[in-house]
Amino acid sequence: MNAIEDGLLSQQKVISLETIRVACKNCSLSSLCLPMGLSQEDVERLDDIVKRARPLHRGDYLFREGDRFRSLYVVKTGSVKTFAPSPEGSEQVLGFHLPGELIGLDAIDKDIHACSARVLETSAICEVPFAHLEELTASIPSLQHQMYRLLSKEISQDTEMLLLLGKKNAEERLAAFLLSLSQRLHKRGLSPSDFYLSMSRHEIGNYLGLAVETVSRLFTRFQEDGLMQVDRKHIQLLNLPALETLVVGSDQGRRQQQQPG
Amino acid sequence: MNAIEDGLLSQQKVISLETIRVACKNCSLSSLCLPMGLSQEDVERLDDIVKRARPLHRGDYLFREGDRFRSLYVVKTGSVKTFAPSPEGSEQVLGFHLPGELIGLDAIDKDIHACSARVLETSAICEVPFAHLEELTASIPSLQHQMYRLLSKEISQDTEMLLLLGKKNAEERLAAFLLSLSQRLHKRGLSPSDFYLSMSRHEIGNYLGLAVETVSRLFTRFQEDGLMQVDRKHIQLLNLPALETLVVGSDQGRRQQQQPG
DNA sequence: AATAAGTTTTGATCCAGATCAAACACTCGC
DNA sequence: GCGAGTGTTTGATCTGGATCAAAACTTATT
Repeated sequence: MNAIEDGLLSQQKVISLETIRVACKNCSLSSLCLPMGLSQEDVERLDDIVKRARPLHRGDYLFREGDRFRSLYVVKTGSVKTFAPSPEGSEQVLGFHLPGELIGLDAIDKDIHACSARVLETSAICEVPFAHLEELTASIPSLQHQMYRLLSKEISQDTEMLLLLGKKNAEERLAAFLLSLSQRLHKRGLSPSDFYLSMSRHEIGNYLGLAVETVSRLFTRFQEDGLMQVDRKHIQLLNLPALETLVVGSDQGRRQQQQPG
Repeated sequence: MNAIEDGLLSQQKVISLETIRVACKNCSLSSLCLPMGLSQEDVERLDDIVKRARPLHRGDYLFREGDRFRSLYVVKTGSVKTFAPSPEGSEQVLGFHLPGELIGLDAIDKDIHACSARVLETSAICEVPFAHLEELTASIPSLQHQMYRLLSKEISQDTEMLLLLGKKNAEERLAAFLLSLSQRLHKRGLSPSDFYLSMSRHEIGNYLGLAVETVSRLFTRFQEDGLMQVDRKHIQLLNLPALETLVVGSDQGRRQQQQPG
């Protein structure tokens, strides 16, 4: 039994129905999540299949690599990292997931999770059994469309990440990472320039294909350059436009890709 | 008007209906493509919405970055590369697409193509108008499921690529690239160990995050090591198991990712 | 066949960022 | 408060692969 099932079970014992009834329609994240664009009635149908668990804690797993795929998970509060074991023990961090973001989409194809998902801080997670969701999408066109969009967006994001890892240097990668967090937090109604990191420097480095030391040095340098204020996990972005300029990269120095034909 | 529309129009003028009637049900790729798992009747419904164009030629575009998203494209014969402009002229090759592979899935979300797709060699392409496809999937559950699977598979592949760019060295990347081609060709009934590359060394390097020179040197080295025979674009893989061993990477030397909590 | 333009290979050099090493800060349990 | 463990920073060194340079080869054009 994994952590979320455990959570669900315990919840039924100790928390009253009123308390757990946090319906999709009242959720501040609905515009980022599956209910996006659905009618009141359809949101209620969706609501019926969503399971909600009591908070999970740092280190708890939503699922592990190799687990049978059953559900998608949506972060309601907190944050989650997904990571794939590369052979021989080391791992690749694949993403950090903030409230409103869907986890597990990559497992639909093979019906097995190819990566693991762990909670980075105390978090509330919604579980959406995929078989139910799939049935529902067939009868709610706008939900089907939203599913296609969410899957497609995941591909776009991975694509952007490929560009980052394939073409950008350390400085550009870290700036892009900070801006991505900033923008995503902003969409959720939080400050785009003042936030706490829930992941370690090591995890950031792993995600960005950099050594911890490089990440640490860059934080120091960005701070010296007045781009940000760093106090342990507490980040304040002081110059968003400058960070944006960094991300695009000067690029002129790089070799061009010629066109065939 | 883009190349494929041009192709379709001309085709209607110069090619007889018999000739162009290459139905999905007779397509050798159906097991890799959308018809996978569909009943005879459903394949015919799918077939009705698929447009087929006369062959496109090297350098022709399926779509360009910024184009409105209308259709998905499936490679029937030949090969296609997709690439995104990184700012200031240079580009990132995002993928090489072989027969049976779907192109354009990343554009569903924003309704705009964020990358361009160009044909690498004379190729036949099927065009699937997405609005029609989406309608069809709502009434054919197994087609909907197949769409989810295809989208999910794309995510898995991107994920694998992230691992490649984030954790693997040059040698491991090229070995992985060669094996990927080998396996995909094999699935299509072609030789897994004897094939022609339709892309340049430059494009391979760009895709793998390596300089052309590095790719060239590695080809030379792999040949010296008896792993493969290279004659310009003609590749013969002489020792697939050894290549597989290379891909996994010795890995022991690398730093481990510690677990939180 | 000569010319031009791209593509691939080979050699020499350089450097961003990895790795190694060590001190330092924070957290948690006792 | 103390000590152990973990996470972060800083400094010194090393290296894989990029970059620079140029020759060798392919292909297309006239």
